[in-house]
Amino acid sequence: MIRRIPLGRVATYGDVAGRAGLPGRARLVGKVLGMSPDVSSLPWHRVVGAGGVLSVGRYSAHAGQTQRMRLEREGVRFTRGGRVDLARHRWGPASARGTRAASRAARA
DNA sequence: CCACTGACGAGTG
DNA sequence: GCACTCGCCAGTG
Repeated sequence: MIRRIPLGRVATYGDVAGRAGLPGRARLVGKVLGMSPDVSSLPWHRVVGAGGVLSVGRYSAHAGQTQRMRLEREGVRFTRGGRVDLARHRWGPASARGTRAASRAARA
């Protein structure tokens, strides 16, 4: 599922779990990522915590910087608090910008 | 079996 | 925003 996240878009741990058919198991996603021996083969930086938080810091302070750097390079916007602007970049229904429906969905 | 631990999430004060 | 609590569940000792 993580490999399917488009460039410039992000998904929360919960989103990934849900799309993988395991709703409510966000923790498992993080756990698997942390244990995966070959994480370099997938866009792990596009996976963020609920609300757009970059929770990778706990795993590795260095990884936290790498994640933000890669996301910014893909054109992802951040809020003042250093969180991803999910309204614009979240992978899903609310990610289709420009339409009224999308704006409404983004607010909801 | 029990206790503890997470790259988590939602709710409350 | 911060500090907690509770729910979650596979893995570990």
